Amino acid sequence: MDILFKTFLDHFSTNQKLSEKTIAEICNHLSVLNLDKKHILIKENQRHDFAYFVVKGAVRSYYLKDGVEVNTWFALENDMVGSLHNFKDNPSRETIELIENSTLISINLKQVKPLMFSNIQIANFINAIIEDYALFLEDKFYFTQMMSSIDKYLILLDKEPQLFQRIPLTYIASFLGISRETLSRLRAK
Amino acid sequence: MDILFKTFLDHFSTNQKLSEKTIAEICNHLSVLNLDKKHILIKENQRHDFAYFVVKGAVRSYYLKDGVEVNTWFALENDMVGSLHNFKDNPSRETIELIENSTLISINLKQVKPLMFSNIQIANFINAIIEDYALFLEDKFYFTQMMSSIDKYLILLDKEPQLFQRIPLTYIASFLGISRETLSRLRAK
DNA sequence: GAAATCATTTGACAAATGTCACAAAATCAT
DNA sequence: ATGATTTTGTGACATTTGTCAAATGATTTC
Repeated sequence: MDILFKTFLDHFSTNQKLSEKTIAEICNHLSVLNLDKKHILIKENQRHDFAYFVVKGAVRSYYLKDGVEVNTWFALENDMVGSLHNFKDNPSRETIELIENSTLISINLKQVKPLMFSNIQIANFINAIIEDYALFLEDKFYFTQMMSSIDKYLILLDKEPQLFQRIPLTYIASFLGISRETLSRLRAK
Repeated sequence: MDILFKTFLDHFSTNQKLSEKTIAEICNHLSVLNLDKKHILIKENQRHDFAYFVVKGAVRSYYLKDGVEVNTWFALENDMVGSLHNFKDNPSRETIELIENSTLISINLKQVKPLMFSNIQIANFINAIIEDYALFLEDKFYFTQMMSSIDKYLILLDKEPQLFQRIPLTYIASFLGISRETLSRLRAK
């Protein structure tokens, strides 16, 4: 087994110990990828069979609104990247693009998903990923909906300081739902 | 089995057929409740062992921000109500309150959750609920983050017209993240 | 059914944010 | 290194939205 797979498996199996057999079953459908900045992992409106786990690097997801890119999130080390719509066999709503040269683990959803119905450990493993994603979305919603711009900025700066080192402010402003000029002015304090 | 349980079970088992044994195992932990308007199902910052399925009625969830209620969503017939934080054994972030006299099915999470690790159908049943919730949250996020106030109003009116019949505009404005005066003005067109 | 409470609408004004234009700074590619 | 491109910052002004106050309309309660 590739040593990088272990990080991924451990990250989402905190509730249960996976058997050797389960580990082998999952690893059959994983690969390690090294890809360059600007590579597009998933395209808006397309079906796609893979999800990804970021071993090293930075990724953003965005979609187009009236021709303008609207960023929806950034993934760094140990984050999952993918589209739940893809998981449910629907076209992705977002485009997912590398911001840095990155090392990723790809997960073949088409092959792994059916195993949920035959291997209970895999069912719970996938469950943990989706639960995690749902909690993340809840946070993102509260954060987005319920804060003033300045609070959003300060909280993001506090919780995800690495983003400000590695992600252009234009993208961050777009994620925060404010213009880059407004973000620039908030920072001038 | 109570006939109302069937609606609930069918709603989240579209991917698989549940065995008689599984159905019995789940139903052991369900009850039907009839509760009055203003009844509080779940309190902010408290741990709580139940989730609910709305058979008939209307429910809202909200939390307090600087002493002001901020509404986060409304559930009507066939919606699930609960807190993923409770499912993960953490205190709820929201208060959940009935807006109408309602009929609910309660699900005892403390009893059902462990079954995920022994019954694969239950694992996938719960998975379907959480997937569904995550897709709902994704929608809510796009909707909230990426639209102008007027678009949000128009889309909500289009997608959930029943809300405007049954939920006070004050609550809807708060959910949309705008003041009730602004909502009132948007509607005046 | 009258009184009390709650929900909605409207006006006037202030504050926050967006937009457009351009300049400065940083980064990239050759 | 240097020129080109991308990213960030700042000013002036328009637009949107929030806030406060008051009036009207609807619903609940006794």
